[in-house]
Amino acid sequence: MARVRISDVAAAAGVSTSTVSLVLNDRPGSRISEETRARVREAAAAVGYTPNSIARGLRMQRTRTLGLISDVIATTPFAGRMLAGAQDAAREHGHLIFLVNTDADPEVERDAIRALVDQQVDAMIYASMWHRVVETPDGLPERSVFLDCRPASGGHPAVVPDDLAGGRAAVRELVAAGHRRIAFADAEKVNPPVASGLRYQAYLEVLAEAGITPDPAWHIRGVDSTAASGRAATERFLDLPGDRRPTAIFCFNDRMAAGAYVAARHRGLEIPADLSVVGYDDQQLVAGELDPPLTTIALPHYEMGRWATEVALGAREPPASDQPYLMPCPIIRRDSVSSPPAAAANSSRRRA
Amino acid sequence: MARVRISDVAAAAGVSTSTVSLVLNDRPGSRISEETRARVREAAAAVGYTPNSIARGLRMQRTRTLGLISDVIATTPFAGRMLAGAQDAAREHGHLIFLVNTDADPEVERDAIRALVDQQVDAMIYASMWHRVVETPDGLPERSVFLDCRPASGGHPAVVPDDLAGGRAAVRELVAAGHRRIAFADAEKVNPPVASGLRYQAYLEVLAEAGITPDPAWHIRGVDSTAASGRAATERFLDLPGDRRPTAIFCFNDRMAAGAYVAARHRGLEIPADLSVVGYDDQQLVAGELDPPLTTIALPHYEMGRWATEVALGAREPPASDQPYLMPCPIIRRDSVSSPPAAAANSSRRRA
DNA sequence: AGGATTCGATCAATCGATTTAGCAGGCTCA
DNA sequence: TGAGCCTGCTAAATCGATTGATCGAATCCT
Repeated sequence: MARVRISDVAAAAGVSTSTVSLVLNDRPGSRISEETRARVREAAAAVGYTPNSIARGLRMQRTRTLGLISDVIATTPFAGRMLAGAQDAAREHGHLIFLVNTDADPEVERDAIRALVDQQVDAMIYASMWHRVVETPDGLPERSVFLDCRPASGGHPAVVPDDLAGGRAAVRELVAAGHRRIAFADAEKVNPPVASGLRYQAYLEVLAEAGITPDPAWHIRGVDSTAASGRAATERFLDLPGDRRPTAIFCFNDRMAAGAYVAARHRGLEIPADLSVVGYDDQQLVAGELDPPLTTIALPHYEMGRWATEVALGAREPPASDQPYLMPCPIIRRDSVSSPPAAAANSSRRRA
Repeated sequence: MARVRISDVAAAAGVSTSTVSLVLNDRPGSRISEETRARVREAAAAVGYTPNSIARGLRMQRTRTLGLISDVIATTPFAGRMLAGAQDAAREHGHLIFLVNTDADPEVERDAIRALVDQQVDAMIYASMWHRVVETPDGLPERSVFLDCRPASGGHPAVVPDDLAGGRAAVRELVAAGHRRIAFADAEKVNPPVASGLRYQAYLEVLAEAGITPDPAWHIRGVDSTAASGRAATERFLDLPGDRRPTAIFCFNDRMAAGAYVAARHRGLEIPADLSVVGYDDQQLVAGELDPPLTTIALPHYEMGRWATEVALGAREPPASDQPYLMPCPIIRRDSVSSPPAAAANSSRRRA
């Protein structure tokens, strides 16, 4: 039951191991007769030979192996899509992926990087579960790509979601439906504020381009970004006097949108008839199974995973600028947006 | 910038590579003076030496590497916990994990197994995203463990959730709250019916032990196991005449329970006052963010991932019986269960 | 004093592949 | 006919570690 080695093939074909290697790897420029080639290939197939990747890795100094190191990515529902993208790209290029989860523990991270470097991975992908700025960890090899995070000091290719464009799409969807009083249920403040900051910026931009003066009461930060926070923010929005009360809410993410649903329902408000809602993330189990299904902006995790892997493998050129590549976030239209209630539309028009 | 090799350490310490290896690996029985040991260790630290795992793997025939092969696990929200368990166990034992996702494609699976075997993984974990029976794939090495699935023909250790005990706990929770008319919103039929079959069996057992004769109308299978199916089933339950209408529903999973919530709400029913609901899976983003939070049975993914990895690494003995190890599923009590409405309790008592 | 031990460290083989230099034999051509 | 050139294949070095065999010097024992 021992593994078949190249020498077994050589013996079976009556040639040297050199010949077997030359033939099986189809090395151009090697002068082996067609007859011998056939014999070697038959022998290899007969004994069921597959090369030992470890031995080959040692000799070639290339392991066809990738390290994917992440904070808590693998334990979040997004992670799957990111990993799937990375996996698919890796498989297409004949690579295998080492997955390591550090749980954001710096010591675990350090050990993991070292272990992966010792494994001679051809490249490394440093992934985050949410779009943020990270310090480049020590020991990260030259061939590293940042996934869903931007290295504070640059120097490595990186890919992040285009939160600015995505945020614009979300708010424009509401403006296009006729809303004028649009709130933003924002997440907690983090530093530096990447996703949140960009989505807020997008919110302000689109309001400005629609000629709407934002009411400061329309922007509330949660203590976190859970449904509870979304609910709390929405309750405060709905407490606003009639002519300032939003007819639509852009939520930092789908979970907060789920909270907005709860708050609306508790007031007897129908979505979207009485209140339109747009989320962000397209978190399947939240957005898709809400009632009514939530219109949201998808985070392109699969595409980012793929991009990072292809760049890591040298199959795709990163942008020359040293700026992160911005992956588009498509809007997913479901049933949580409609035109504002007539009364609100009137009152808004009155105000304008 | 080239990697530091053992020979660099040897040169720096003025000894042979053998000595370095002996010292750094602390091989018992090797006779190296304490003075030389110190010199070697200093030299190693000074030049920043870490052994090349590939070279060591080739020589030792042990790579401290594990293959984790799964169908669609990495793209489901459970996956994270399973991976986290596997990761943690692997890290504790100094191992790295190759993660491969086959998307249930047999060809991809075959290639993946071969690639992992070629990488000389020390052991393999074959994981499924849901508890089911699988054929043992060709080429799987001796040292393989099945995770969240049972091999049809045995021969390998396996770990699955104890769906029978979990199902009993769920239904007993409802019985203990005083319910007598308890429905089971089941998933679609699959063959062989593992999770669904066991949970249904548990349902029947607990009803029997409570002296309740199950009404056949209380068991409905969905076309799948989504919220839509849960909603459809619940609507049919609620259409039952008053004295046969369930006061509590055990749902195959949390998504179906989310559907039950929607159906109840559309009838103006309060949960849990008018209808108690228990789910299964403890899918965080569903169960935890429903309103009211859902009482459910947790699937022990983390623990199973850990168990499988520890067995794969030989750090834990699998059961001698060749039967899958049954991992307990704890009940997570939240707010979706209360005693039945007074009227229903009366009518039920009348029937009894 | 001289053979046997012990001590401390090294030599060289090994893991399983890839790759370069080179060897033997046949052919060409002046 | 013999130098030069192909053709077809192989020997041996190499990647970077581990490890059983071995070796010189010091020590022990009678």
